[in-house]
Amino acid sequence: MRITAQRLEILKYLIGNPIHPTAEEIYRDVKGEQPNISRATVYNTVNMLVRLGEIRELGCTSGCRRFEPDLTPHDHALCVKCGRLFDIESEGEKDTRVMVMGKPFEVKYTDITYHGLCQTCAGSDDN
Amino acid sequence: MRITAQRLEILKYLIGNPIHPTAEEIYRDVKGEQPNISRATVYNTVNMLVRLGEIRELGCTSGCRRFEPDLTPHDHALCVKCGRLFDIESEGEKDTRVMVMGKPFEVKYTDITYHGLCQTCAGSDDN
DNA sequence: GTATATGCAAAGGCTTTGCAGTGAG
DNA sequence: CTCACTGCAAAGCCTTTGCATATAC
Repeated sequence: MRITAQRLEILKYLIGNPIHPTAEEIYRDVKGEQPNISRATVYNTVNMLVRLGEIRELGCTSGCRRFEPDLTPHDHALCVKCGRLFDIESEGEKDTRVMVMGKPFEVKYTDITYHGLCQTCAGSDDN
Repeated sequence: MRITAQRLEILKYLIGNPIHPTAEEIYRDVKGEQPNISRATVYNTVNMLVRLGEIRELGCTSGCRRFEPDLTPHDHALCVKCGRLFDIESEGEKDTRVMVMGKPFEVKYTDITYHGLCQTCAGSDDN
């Protein structure tokens, strides 16, 4: 496992990035620093980071993958209109012992996503 | 909006189906009853059902779409090893007022998914 | 009878793969 | 020097679209 300029740029881009970028967004934005970078490298890198547990892949209904570099416990709010995905603080405790068909399920992490309208979209008139 | 044999079969297949089928699974299984059905019809139908609010599309990290016909409040448990997605009963109340960057977010529904290992996979030896 | 739905095939995204060339250790 | 990584292009999924035919109402 080598540290290369491309991998460093992708990591730098992900760390502290609150927008949960898609692979395409990573590609587009990292291209500014690494003009010759290819999509294959982006995909190789994010797949590796997911496998290593350094970032998480988010469930997504928009046909592309979104990545979450912030592994501290927090929830998400997805605006169903504009598609933006916001980080929000967790409230309360999360169950770590849940039952599936009467048998214990070993929870690794809990994903809570609120689907709805953000302030901007709720205020617009074409709902 | 017409009731056609194809749409009826797709609905019959979805209703009471606990496996959260993908579009491809719907296509494959409904083909038994409607051998000439096309993928286009399956996609047209599920997209229409989602638009009408009769079924829900689930966030999914596996590159294909999964559909949820059961709109009663419940949570999910996703086995990260075998990929099966189980329905589980909701426990406790869900927040309906959350804040995004200090502003209220209008929650339509809350998606809680526990990621982890099901009993079967937790018990197998190749973890 | 007419507008809508179907089925087929082609096209369009997103992602992965194969492979030769490159570069880090 | 060697093996892993890169970049390109091609191929692979999944999904959507265009269009002629079929069919529900």
